[in-house]
Amino acid sequence: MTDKKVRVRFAPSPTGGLHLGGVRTVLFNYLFAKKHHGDFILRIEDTDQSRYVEGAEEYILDCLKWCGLQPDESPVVGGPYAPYRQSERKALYREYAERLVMQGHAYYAFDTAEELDKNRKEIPNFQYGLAYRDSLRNSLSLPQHEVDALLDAGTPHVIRIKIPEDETISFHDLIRGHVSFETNQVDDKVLLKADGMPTYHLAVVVDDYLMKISHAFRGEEWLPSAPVHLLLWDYLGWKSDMPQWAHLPLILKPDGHGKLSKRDGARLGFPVYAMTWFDAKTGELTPGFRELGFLPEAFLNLLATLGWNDGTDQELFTLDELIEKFSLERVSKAGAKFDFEKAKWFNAEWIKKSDASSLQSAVSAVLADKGIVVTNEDYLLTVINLIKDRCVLIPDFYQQAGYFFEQPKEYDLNAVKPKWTDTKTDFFNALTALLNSDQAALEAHSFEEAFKALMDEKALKAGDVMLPFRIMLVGGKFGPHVFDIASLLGRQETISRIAGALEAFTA
RNA sequence: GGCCCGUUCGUCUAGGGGUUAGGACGUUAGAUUUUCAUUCUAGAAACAGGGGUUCGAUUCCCCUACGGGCUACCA
Repeated sequence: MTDKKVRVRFAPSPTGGLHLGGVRTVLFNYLFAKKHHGDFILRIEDTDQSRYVEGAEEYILDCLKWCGLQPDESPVVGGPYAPYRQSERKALYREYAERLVMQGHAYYAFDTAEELDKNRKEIPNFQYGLAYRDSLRNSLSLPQHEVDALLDAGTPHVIRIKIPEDETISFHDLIRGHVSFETNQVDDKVLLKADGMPTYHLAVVVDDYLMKISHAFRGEEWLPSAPVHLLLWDYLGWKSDMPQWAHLPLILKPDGHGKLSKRDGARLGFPVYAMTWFDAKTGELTPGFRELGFLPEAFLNLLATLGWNDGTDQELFTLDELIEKFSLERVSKAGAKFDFEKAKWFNAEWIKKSDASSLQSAVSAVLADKGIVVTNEDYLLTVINLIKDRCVLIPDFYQQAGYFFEQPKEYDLNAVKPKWTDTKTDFFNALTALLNSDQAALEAHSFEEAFKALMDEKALKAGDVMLPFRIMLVGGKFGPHVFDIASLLGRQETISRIAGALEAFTA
């Protein structure tokens, strides 16, 4: 079994946006698959039609595409084990459920949802299982002829697994090690719903078997239902083909406690979904990492280090490095609180280490969004190189790069006006004259020298004119070296900005 | 409540029977940058508690506490 081909799957239900915890599960699946030259499969778990959300499946596909984690088999690319949508596999599951009934490992149950709700309310610790199944309406408690009659009459019913008595179910989790459960504590989970759809419990086992899944990774919230799945693998006679399990630690709220939810993002001001999600029903728009200006490389990187490390001090990894270094043994057991500050740091690092050319299209888009159309791509690249060290999120490029393309819309007058003097006006007039006369004046070095010489001549200090000059060109107290900006802007533009600003400063 | 899982700086984590308990984010101070950011240097900051085992536990075991998950005809 160890030489079995590695096949892993990510099996989301299409109910809304893709949570960052989901993306991390995808990532770990993907890394493991690629590291072992295996297959990564996307399977859509849409067995609950009441929760089905239009567009969610497509959205999930788009998220994976954005992240660069493309499945080898999926509903859209197909594959040898199609279909990959459980709703399209519906007919399959009943057969296995009936087989379990036949073998005595499952049974029909006719109780209504209302009856069960009543029991849960009235009986402390009510569980549909060992203690109560005999007093409920099912094929175990009812006489055979009555069951047949009910079935013949088409009475709505579910099929439940019959959890055995007094057994200990244990298994080896790749992350947690030995885990065990007492069957007396496990309830008789529904396997097949009244509408004929399987529940997750049945579907995950049947499909993992049929799709030859070798390793099953999922969030820790699934741990309590693991014994049901183990039993199913056994009862269905597939035990020797059962995948190895790994229950991933959860991603927790940064402040309080509990699983991170999209509500936390709204409350604390950061995204939780990979990409912005629009819920057509509620009209609610939930922001995503992509739209906020995260690079997919940074997003993946920060997700990878949430619960995993390579044992060294390295924190920045490319996807290829992650594939090479990833190992389940180095995944931590404890949940991790999400830290948005660190997330931003990852993005800043990735922007810094990215080539200007790889940032180009994203930056163009941000500028275009603000009405700036870039016509000279080389100029853009130069600008990006000059400023990328001071950008944390992609939209920061607007503030940092905008003034290279258009005159400042407003000036930080508070920084200059109170200390403005006529001598300064003289200085900038003289500077303008100099620029008009000397063609070579804007070669960064010589211009800087000329600027300083002029400064001395007017008995001004750098502190008197450097900042005003910056604000003339940039509008505010930020940006790279002023002389670099001036030389990039060019002589004509610099002259024009000095003139424009001088008016505002002396008004 | 029951069951399951977990617990090293504020956060993500490394480590592991004898260490000055390491790194990163954040934070503080300083240097550089006559802008802002980057960069650099330095600092503060952690083994949940109690019992064992041991010459010696933060590390191994047990208990407690705390945290989290599950407890649906949802995944």
